[in-house]
Amino acid sequence: MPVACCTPLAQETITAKDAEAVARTFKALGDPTRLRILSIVASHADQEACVCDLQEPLELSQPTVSHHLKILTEAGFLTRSKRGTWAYYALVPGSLDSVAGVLATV
Amino acid sequence: MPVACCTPLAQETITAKDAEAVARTFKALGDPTRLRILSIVASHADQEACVCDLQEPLELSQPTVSHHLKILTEAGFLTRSKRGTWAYYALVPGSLDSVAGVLATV
DNA sequence: AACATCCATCGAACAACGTCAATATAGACA
DNA sequence: TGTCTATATTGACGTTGTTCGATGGATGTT
Repeated sequence: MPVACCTPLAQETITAKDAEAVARTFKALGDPTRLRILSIVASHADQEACVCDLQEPLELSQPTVSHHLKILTEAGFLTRSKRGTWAYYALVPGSLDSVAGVLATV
Repeated sequence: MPVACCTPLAQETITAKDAEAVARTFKALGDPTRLRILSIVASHADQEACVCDLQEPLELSQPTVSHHLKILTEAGFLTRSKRGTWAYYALVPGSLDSVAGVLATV
């Protein structure tokens, strides 16, 4: 029989449902292209960039860039505002900082 | 012809190589099972748990649990120490907090 | 030595993801 | 209306990731 294993829990653990939600946030940040997109947007003077600003430095096709922008927007890191034919994506203020707070729930 | 697009950059952006490294860290956190593992380990009194502590609450096969533990260990969030036939995984102190610092590089 | 337990690794099935070409949509302008 | 530009969506393909059963290695027990 076992000598000692399975020590008891001292705190509550995250629920499976909450883990899913948090994982979605980190999954959005778990791709190098998307991190570069956030970096490029953040590096612009007004923290805003259009798709054409991104396509060249990333060296990716336009549909691929749009795909990543959609994921980052749905994850709450970017907002989209269309002006004329251009779509401008801007950083959501504090969204990156709040990731640190999310980790506290784990 | 375009009226105004492609605004200039005000800061340096992350390099493709750095983005790859940071993405690996977030990818490790981008799975609900791995977040739950970190939560369970952190909830133990000594922030340490063996594989048998995890298998039951996660309701996953033992090889799958070992697989996730390996990913979290390689990402620097857990350490492995074997005592007897048991393998104990412990949180690396500060590793979760340092994630916030990594975001500052973006 | 023989056996049992705990864990890691291997191999395969299936799902999820990143990427692109092709197409569709929306707005600006003539 | 028609055309051109910028962006989004669709469909397909190859890659990667998650999961499991089967197997193997290491340790403790009899």
